[in-house]
Amino acid sequence: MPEGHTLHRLAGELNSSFAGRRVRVSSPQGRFAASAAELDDSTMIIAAAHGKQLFCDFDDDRILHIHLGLIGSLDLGPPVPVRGEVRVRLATPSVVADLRGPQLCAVRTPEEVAAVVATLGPDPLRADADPDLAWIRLRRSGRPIAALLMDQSVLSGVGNVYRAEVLFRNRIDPHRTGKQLTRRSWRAIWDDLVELMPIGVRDGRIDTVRPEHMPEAMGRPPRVDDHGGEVYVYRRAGQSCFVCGSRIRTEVLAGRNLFWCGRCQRRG
DNA sequence: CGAGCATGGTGAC
DNA sequence: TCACCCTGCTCGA
Repeated sequence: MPEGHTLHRLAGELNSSFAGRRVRVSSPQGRFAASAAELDDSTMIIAAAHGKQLFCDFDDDRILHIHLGLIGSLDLGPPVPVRGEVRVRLATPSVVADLRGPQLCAVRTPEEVAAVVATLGPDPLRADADPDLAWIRLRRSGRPIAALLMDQSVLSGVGNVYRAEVLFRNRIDPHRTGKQLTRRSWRAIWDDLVELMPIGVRDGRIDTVRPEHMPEAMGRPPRVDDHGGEVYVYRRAGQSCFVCGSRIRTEVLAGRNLFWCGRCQRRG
């Protein structure tokens, strides 16, 4: 589930339900028991995301730092009995938030959080982001753009779905290197992410298909896939490109499954 | 029931 | 580049 949009959405949900309130903190699974006891019954000030990192500020300068990783989840809802491996449960009388399978969950100091944030590239979902910081890294790199987009120290928040989709939408071959990218192309990618990712935050899913290519407009059936919205190439290997009809290709790049259209997306 | 898979990342070689 | 970590779900024996 978790690319940057998921974490920003969760930060908003946490703020609605917990900010300014006393929070019960527990670790039903036990692996976070000591830290949970330390935070229990204190006040959550505010939650915020930076890229895929989620930070919940509690009083006394204690910050709960969460990274969901590939399989982690944080589910908010009405109080229900604990089910499965719940690493951390945040609770008020009316709401619980259950954290399962996070890659990282720890209590940090403000200095430690600042150090983490300092390692991250600009986040398209943050108003304070400066795309030129990413461009400085990109422009001299011999690595493929599909790898650079996933590198959280270059820019933060983009994952495997957004990298594939933003490259398709901008007709850029994933193998083009940073050096082969023009500043103009980079700005097009960035501006597109700034447009797309807030939609993901709003809807809680990734939709990237433009109106003229939507199923209704094209006379094609809606995408049958339970894990996402309407996308052009992600997990569509072997199927027809919605724009040109050629077969969507796939390969492993930077350790992850990459999808692209060899005809629509150009090398140079 | 086990194997394989997943929108991520780390550490060892 | 690879093994491995975290959890839950699906699929095939």
